[in-house]
Amino acid sequence: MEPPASPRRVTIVDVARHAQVSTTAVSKVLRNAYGASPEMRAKVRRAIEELGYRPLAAARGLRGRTYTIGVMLPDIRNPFFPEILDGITGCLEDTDYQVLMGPGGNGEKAEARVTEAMIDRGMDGLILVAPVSPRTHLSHVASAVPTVVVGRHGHSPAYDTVGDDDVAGAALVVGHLAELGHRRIAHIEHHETDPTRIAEMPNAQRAGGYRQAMRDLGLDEEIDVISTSYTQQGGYEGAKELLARRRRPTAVFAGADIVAMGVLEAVSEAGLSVPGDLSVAGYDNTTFAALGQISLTSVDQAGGEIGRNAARLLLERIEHRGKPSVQVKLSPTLVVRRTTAPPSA
Amino acid sequence: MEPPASPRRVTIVDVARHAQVSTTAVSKVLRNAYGASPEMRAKVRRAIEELGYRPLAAARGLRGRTYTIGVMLPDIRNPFFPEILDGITGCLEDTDYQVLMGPGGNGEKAEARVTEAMIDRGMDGLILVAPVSPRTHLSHVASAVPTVVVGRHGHSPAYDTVGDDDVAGAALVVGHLAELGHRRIAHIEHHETDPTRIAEMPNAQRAGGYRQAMRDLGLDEEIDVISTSYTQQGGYEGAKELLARRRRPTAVFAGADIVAMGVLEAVSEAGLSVPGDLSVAGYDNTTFAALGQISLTSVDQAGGEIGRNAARLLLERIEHRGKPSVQVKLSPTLVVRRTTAPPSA
DNA sequence: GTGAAAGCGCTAACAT
DNA sequence: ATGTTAGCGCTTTCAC
Repeated sequence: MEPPASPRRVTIVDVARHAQVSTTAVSKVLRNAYGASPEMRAKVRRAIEELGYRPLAAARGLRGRTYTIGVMLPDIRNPFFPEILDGITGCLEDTDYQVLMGPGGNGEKAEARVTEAMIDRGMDGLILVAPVSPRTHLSHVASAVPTVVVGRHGHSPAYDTVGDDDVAGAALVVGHLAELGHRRIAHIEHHETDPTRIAEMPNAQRAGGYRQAMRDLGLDEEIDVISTSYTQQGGYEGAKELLARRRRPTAVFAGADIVAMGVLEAVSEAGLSVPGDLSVAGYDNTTFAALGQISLTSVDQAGGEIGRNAARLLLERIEHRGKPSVQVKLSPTLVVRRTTAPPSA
Repeated sequence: MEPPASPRRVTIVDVARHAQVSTTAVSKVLRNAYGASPEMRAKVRRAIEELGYRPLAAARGLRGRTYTIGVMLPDIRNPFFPEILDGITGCLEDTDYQVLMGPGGNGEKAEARVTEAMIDRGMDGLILVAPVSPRTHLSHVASAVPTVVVGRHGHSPAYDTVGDDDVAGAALVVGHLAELGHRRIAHIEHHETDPTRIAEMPNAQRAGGYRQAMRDLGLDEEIDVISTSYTQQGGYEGAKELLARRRRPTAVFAGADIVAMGVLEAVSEAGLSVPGDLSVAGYDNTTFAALGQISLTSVDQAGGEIGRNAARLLLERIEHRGKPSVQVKLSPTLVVRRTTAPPSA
């Protein structure tokens, strides 16, 4: 017995024949293009229905568009991305566009592979989430296909950007802690080595925002930044170092929730308690932060809003490739939970 | 000033001309097909290099393959999926295939949309992760394109399956708790309503495995299953109910880590402690479980292995569409952490 | 071993 | 408003 040799796909020609019209007519109806009478539309629609016809995106792409939007995700593990994605798909679900995601997560090389793969597949537009590639590559991509960059500071005339105001987010945390009475507020940052990238990455902005906020509050003397990495391990090591200070901070602003998790671990290992001995705040308001057992004060980026804006801008750019680039900056909010409280001393 | 009207893409014709050969020759080199001398290969390779040529996948797809594998993910939030994905991409990164993911996560309708979109885009093969669609739809998809189904029990001649032995996983948990001295071991399951789906979903298998393991240990009398859902809320409510029993269980096996998180919350709210008053175990060994502050005993599914197997089977099926279907079942392992201990009573 | 030519399914120009 | 025709960039017969 043969495998049921998948019956030939229904094509636009079949539809045209069945509806007794030209393929052009069918194509016009498919694209809602000008030049088809209501009766024609109805006739074609019925034929499509009856035959169960679905256009082949690859073939469409050869002349027109593929109705496909590519989203490059740097690390699917980051609990912040699903919200962005929901925002994007939500904005696109009533259109003919389909979202497909590519795994970017392993540095410049992997990002280049994914972006090229998306371009080679004729995607109509790309949304790059928190890319680490150099600007030149981003511009190169944007010159080949409409592009929106999310979660990275730094403009370009070639692509739109959507992001969160990380400086404002850092200020929210510092302000909250200062209001509680803290003065010795330390910060654990992700150490960025690449000089060209340094100003564009959110981590650098958060660290800068921290310094600025401290100065604005007259706490210049208390500025204390530990450079590790945005990992649990980084938080753990950073906290170890801070707890060993002769003059311990009373609060720690971790640049990311996952860093805060490492801090919590180090604190409990040192036999100290949160927020009794140390207040801890994170960034991103991830699922971790919301867990009852953790209940971490954190900065919430409006992920859904970011995604929706990115999708909207991309659609606009697909329609008008030459339009001037737009930068959207959204305001984060602070979610206060149980890891922050007035200092005990 | 005009937008730099993206310079026409380099095509196979350009390469052929530049190398002074036919397009057929170039095509053969691209596909490592038979019928090209070493000199020809070298010449063509050089031309490709010099012109920076990359074949357009969409155009290739019209006649041959698109070199694209589609992976449908039900819920990007589930911390179990990244490992599967890593396994898949790892297995495919030395091939010409590119992985693109589609968001399935909102029920049958969303799954149908994504799978159709992938078929319409000419994908060469599909990996469906934990689909909720009815079997008929899965078979329909598999008849159109080579398919591997991951994380769902139930066979079909049309597609291969890769999964974890959930019955064995449940037995690991029950065995571990019994060994610690527990007898009153309760289980919180995800309530499945759809009768046709019931036996194929992992949650049902885990519940069944729990019952079986209890019986095997002579604990028939102690079998105690609460039906809620695989959510934090479900765990919270289930635990509330269990804690209100006149004869409280001394241990709870939650069908998923997220459920265990809800249980932990309810326990701490009741003023009780884990594992002092109640041992708690989860399933999936998610990032949550590993957090120092949580340290949840959990069952680890070999995600990477699952992904690698799925990718391997898919490649085989792409080469031999008619081959008999294969079922791979992997063994989970138990990761013991601090939420399980001998009962105090 | 090599290349000319005919499509793949669709859209875009160009008639009518 | 409708249909005819020529491609899009590639792979695949099928000659040589």
